[in-house]
Amino acid sequence: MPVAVPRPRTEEELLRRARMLAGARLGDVAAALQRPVPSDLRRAKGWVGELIETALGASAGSRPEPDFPELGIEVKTLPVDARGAPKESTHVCAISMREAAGARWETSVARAKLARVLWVPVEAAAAIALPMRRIGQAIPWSPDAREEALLRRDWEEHMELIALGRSAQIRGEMGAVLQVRPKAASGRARTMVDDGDGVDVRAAVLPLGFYLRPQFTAAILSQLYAPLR
DNA sequence: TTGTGATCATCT
DNA sequence: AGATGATCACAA
Repeated sequence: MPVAVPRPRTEEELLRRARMLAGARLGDVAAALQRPVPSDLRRAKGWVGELIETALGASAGSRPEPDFPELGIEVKTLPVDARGAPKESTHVCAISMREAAGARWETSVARAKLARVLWVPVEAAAAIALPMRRIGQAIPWSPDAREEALLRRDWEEHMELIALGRSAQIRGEMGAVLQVRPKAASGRARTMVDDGDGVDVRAAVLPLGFYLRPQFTAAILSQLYAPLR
């Protein structure tokens, strides 16, 4: 693996690289890319994701669009436990409070990112030292009609509340597969939002983000074990 | 400040 | 144990 991986030109090229990563240890990938391995993830929470993206040829960036815009593909690492089940929810995107009123699912950032995802499972059991954790077989995925309907409904219900200025009433319990939780530097963080009553009044609210529930991503992973159907 | 990458730390 | 709410680092 070169220290700097060029951007893949096609999905096939991206998949080839992902398949070559399967079975590799994080420490080996980090060494090949000449990046240090942190002692733990407490102060490097995004390290695994950034490492995998770099190894696949994605540029850093923090724009609200898929990792490979020209391919329309988003890369998501998925921390899995000893059973192979996702340990955490999957962050999808931040929610733009001020644009909630006119937002539509069809043109949303969430849909753009979830239209095509390359899931990369990574061992995350606490018993395995970070450099020894292995990368799993990547799974290219697009939501089927049922999944998209679920995502869309959750998205629309949440965005309606936000557009009405009721974002503070949103709980993590809401949403069948797509939930909304805080996405901020701290609980004191605030962002501006139109209050939605037609008056130009603004209110400061906690920044929120969309997250996929672990049960939803677990179902996607299970497709790996049912490839013959 | 907002968005990216997420995992941490409690609570039920 | 599983999930929710809180938090960490970095780039533009």
